[in-house]
Amino acid sequence: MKAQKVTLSSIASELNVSKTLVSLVLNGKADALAINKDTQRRVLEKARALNYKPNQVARGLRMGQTKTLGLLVADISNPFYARITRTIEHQAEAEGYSLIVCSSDENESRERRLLKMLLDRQVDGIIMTSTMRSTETLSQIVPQGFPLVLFDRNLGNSNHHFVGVDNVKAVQQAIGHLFDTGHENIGFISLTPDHISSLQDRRKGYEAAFAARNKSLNPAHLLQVDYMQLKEKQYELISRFLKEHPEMTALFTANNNLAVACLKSARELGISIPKDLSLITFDDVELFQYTAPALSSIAQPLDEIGKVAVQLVLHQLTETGFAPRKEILQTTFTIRESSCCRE
Amino acid sequence: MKAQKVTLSSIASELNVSKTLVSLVLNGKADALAINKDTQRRVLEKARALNYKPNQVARGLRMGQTKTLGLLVADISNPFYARITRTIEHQAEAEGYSLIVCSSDENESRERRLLKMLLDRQVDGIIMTSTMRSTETLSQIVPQGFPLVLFDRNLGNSNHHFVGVDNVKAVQQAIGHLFDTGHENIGFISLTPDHISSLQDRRKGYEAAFAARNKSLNPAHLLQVDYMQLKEKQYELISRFLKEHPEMTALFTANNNLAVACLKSARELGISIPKDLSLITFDDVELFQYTAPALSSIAQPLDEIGKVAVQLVLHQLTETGFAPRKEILQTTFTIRESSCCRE
DNA sequence: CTGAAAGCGCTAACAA
DNA sequence: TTGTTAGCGCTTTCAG
Repeated sequence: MKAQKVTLSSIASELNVSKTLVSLVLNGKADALAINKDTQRRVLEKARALNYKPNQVARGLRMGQTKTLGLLVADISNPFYARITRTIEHQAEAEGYSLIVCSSDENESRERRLLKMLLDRQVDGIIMTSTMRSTETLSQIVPQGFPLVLFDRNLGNSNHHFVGVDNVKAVQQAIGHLFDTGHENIGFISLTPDHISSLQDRRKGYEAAFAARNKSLNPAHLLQVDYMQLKEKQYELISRFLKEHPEMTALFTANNNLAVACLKSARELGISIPKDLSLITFDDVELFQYTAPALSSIAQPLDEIGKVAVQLVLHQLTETGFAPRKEILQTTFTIRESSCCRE
Repeated sequence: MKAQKVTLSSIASELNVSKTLVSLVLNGKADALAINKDTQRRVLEKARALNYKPNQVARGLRMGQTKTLGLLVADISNPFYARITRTIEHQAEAEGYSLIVCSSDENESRERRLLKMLLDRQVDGIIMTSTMRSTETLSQIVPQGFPLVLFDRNLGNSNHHFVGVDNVKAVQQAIGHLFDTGHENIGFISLTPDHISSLQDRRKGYEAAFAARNKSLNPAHLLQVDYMQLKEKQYELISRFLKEHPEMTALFTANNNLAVACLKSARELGISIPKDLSLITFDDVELFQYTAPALSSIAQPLDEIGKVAVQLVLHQLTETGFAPRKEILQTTFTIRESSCCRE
């Protein structure tokens, strides 16, 4: 089946030298040890001739590091995560690391299982968006001191490294903009599980915007749909919400998927955006520039998040006991066609 | 740093039994060997008490299989691949496999490097979209008989397993539709590298549609932009193309990114779609339903492609010398607002 | 300058 | 019913 395995020993025996020597040469430690140039050449040549490929599993076992990182996101098919994954993958690859990617589906028990799997596979570090309630649950699974970086959402009083954005501020600004343009009845659609910090913070931003203007918020204008519900069901809930609240003149959605669902609902209900309803969403997706109407949105710095995340894990690999850092990056608020002044 | 390692030996020595015994019990082979129920319980309890986690790297080395698959795509951030990745990941996970994901960026030397990396890491199988010219190049890297599945695009007279769609037929049908609705000057935008089979086939479909109606095709209506060019550059080329060919009344784009670029160009040039120009694209993306205008498109069965791909690799793992299979799945052509009758 | 030997953590013959 | 032993392929002291 697989071609003859060529190992260090094959090379060594063909050359009548020891595995040690071969290993040393192949790992570039030969010069430091002043090994015969000629011997070196012979080893190198033979290795090439036999098309030797070091077995990274064996190496990983021996060295206690696999040069692999785990990336655990809510859903790899969500453009937000897909885009970040790309950056992370490239950064990691540049540093000699591979990525094992998995999606939790916002399901805590699935997340637990995947996390354990990553650990069992001896990944050197993990970058993740956790759907857990508390840092304790996480700590039960991930050993103290294990290189870990959370992104997008943090855990309550977490002592882990984190990279994300200031959700409260970003949303508050956007809602503020809606107030400034004459809106009062501003709705908010978010997702459950609702203990997810980024989602909570977005809601807080919504509330804060009301508080800042001494406006009182109508709880009926707040809708939460479940992440795991079927798209149709989500869409149905949103449609009902829109139908039942014609007094809303503006709406904020907490992520890209919800914005798409709203677009769909509004279209089918004959609600015109932004004429009848202004819409602003968290997350930007390239196509939001081209939807009808183009969507006003809050964009996160995806590349930067990815880069910082990798940087933070790798840093932990070398520097031990490096104090947990929280990197809060800037969002960009872009006004497009979907939001405008109340007439 | 990391908590005390607990290994098979730790358990064995604490219990004064052998590693073998522990291994057997923990792997559920105890009953088959009629091992004392009580001993089993003791082992299981101790393992749980010490929070034992089998080291999958060691296991992988010993067993000669890592329970890991490699997934190599052109660009994980492209919704087409992101969506398929999700399915593949879920299928793989259900079968006990993890996924190492990487993007080739349509760069052959990068692809080679990543492929070697995957092999060095001893993945049990690989699912990939290859950007290579020939099956020979691939065979130089991937050992004969190694479990491999190509998807999306095939290689010339490849003897590998493959899953994809009938690109020629799908495009021919779409272009045929344009003819049927009165269009004659139909443009086609594709990407380089142009040896990629799916892209070639899409072009063939375009040509075949002309041939089928005895129409002659204007070579000036064919544009290729380079995959690796910056988005701005691509966009600039497309804009020039649109400007220079006002006689075109319809356009077909070979993938989702190109469609978005066209949308942008047309918008900025004041070309109205579909009034001035009908647009149909290969690949469907959820948001294409909501763009202005909603895009007519050819959708591939993403879930099915992913499922079949996993099935085909795993099959090779068990069944040896299982004849290369080509699975050709059905596309779905959806007419939306972006294409209509020539006035 | 080079080699022998140990061992990473696990599984699987083969013994007992 | 359980233990001994060998070894997956590699790196790394420690000797020579």
